[in-house]
Amino acid sequence: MVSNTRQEACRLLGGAKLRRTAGRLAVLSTLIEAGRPLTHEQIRARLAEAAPDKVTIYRILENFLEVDIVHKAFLRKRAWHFELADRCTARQCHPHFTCTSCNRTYCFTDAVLPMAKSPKGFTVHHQRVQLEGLCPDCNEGERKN
Amino acid sequence: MVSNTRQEACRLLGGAKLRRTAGRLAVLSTLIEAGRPLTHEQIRARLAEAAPDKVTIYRILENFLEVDIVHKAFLRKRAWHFELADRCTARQCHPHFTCTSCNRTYCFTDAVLPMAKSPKGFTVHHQRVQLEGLCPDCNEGERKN
DNA sequence: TATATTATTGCAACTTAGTTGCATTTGGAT
DNA sequence: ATCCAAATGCAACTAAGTTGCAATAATATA
Repeated sequence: MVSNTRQEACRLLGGAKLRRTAGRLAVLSTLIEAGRPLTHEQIRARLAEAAPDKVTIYRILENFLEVDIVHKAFLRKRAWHFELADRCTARQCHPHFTCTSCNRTYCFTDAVLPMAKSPKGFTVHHQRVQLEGLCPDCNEGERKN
Repeated sequence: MVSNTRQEACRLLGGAKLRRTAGRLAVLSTLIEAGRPLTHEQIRARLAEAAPDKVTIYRILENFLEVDIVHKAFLRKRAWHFELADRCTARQCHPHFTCTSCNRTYCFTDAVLPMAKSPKGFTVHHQRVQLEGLCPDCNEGERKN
């Protein structure tokens, strides 16, 4: 499994003509394995000692953005959440749900909304849908407590 | 017109049982006259010399949030945008469009989307829809240049 | 395989948005 | 007019992200 991830990471870097460095492989593998948006801080935590310098992580994420390997899923609590760009269409990604209790984020890939129809004269390049509430785990907790 | 704004501001403060202070009247009037989400910084700029200390503005906005006079429309570029809460329904507000060229934000009050249907077990408390693109003015500019 | 070239990294210092603690001032109830 | 909790201002702090620059590493080429 891990080697599959690494293989996929190498493939993505190669396709984007980015040098295959330890830092990039680490950050990319983390995002691939997560399967949901992560913040800079969450990436750093997952990599622990293997994490590159924080500035380097920011720059790696920037590189990935430039070549469309990742996208900025959304901004929450003043921190961007990054995710692989492979499940997005041109003008919108799937809705993201963040649990206000445990703070986990889920991708609602099956719940894509139509584009909002905008008044005459506006050109919409991107639509972002964010949901907040309680996830199944925390709903359980609520009921029990 | 200005006195109407002031009247409305006083009414809102009274209804929320908040003391009628100079700072609160100033911030609230600014939001009423704007009719669209403003950041802390934009509020400060509009008030210019009449602006209270920046910490005070943050605390005033917090007060307004607590009593539901305003809501956090969305987070953009690491800064919250605040707007009057009077045009929102319980679970969602109208979509907000931000022009990536001139950076202005527009309220698409007529373009409210249905709620995304979430998987079993999730309780959605809030849905936020954000749009990005070019506003009529900047579209014009594009075509001419 | 060694070397050169250019991209990438790490470190320190900085910026921006927002927060905390505490002493001072003020709105409005009495 | 007085009092006191609520509101304000100031200084110092935190968190997230950015910039500049010197040191290092990945790949192309000899």
